Amino acid sequence: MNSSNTFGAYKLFFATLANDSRLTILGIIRKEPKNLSEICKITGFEQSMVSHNMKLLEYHGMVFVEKKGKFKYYSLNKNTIKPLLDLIDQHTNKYCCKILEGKR
Amino acid sequence: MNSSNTFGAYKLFFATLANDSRLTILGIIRKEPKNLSEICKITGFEQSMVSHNMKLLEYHGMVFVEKKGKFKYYSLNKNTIKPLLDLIDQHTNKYCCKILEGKR
DNA sequence: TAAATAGATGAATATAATTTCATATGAATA
DNA sequence: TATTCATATGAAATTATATTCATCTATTTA
Repeated sequence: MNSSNTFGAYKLFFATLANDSRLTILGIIRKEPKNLSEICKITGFEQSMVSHNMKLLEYHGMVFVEKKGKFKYYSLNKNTIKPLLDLIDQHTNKYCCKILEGKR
Repeated sequence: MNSSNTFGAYKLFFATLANDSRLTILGIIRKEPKNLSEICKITGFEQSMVSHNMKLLEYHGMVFVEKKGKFKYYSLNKNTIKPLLDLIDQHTNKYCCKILEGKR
């Protein structure tokens, strides 16, 4: 990860969200916090993969963590991620009709 | 590019912005439209690289194009990209103090 | 219409991100 | 305290993305 240029923060931000697994996970903890094992069970994702990904999401402030004993509960950062997704929904509806109609 | 899942549109959206060259280009056309050669000159980027990237940006509705003779002028989609960058600035300030302080 | 300039394209290469695997650590409880 | 469950970690393998290179087409103008 290159963070040495002007847009480094943006780049890291977007890169963190440009991943299906992480987006799926964000979708799951959108309603209520879940711990790592729960996320694995729900998604079918492998444990260490989820762990790696949660670290990234946490590092970039997209999720918050609360440790309860041996469990770690993750919750969505609703302050920015929620409005962000809304904004993109808008954009997608207006400008990206082509997107998702098929492969490029 | 996998667009077959629920988050496909998000994924593509973020992936398009998760690139230093493209972010640099967006920064340049933020103020006023520029054609491809101008973008190359200003950035020092190679012509075909810029061409490939502009195609992506256009395809995802992040820039608009106007053809004038043999030139193609690109302008920023200020409807969504501008507020989006603002939102992320906010997020970055609040939650991502760690980001950009060094390598991970 | 030939030369020059702007941009496009596809395949090859280079680079980077993601996932998996094996294993480690830490907390809880039988 | 031995075992079990939750999570972490690093390196290897995989997969995805970006960039370059050579070449092509389109438009303008001498």
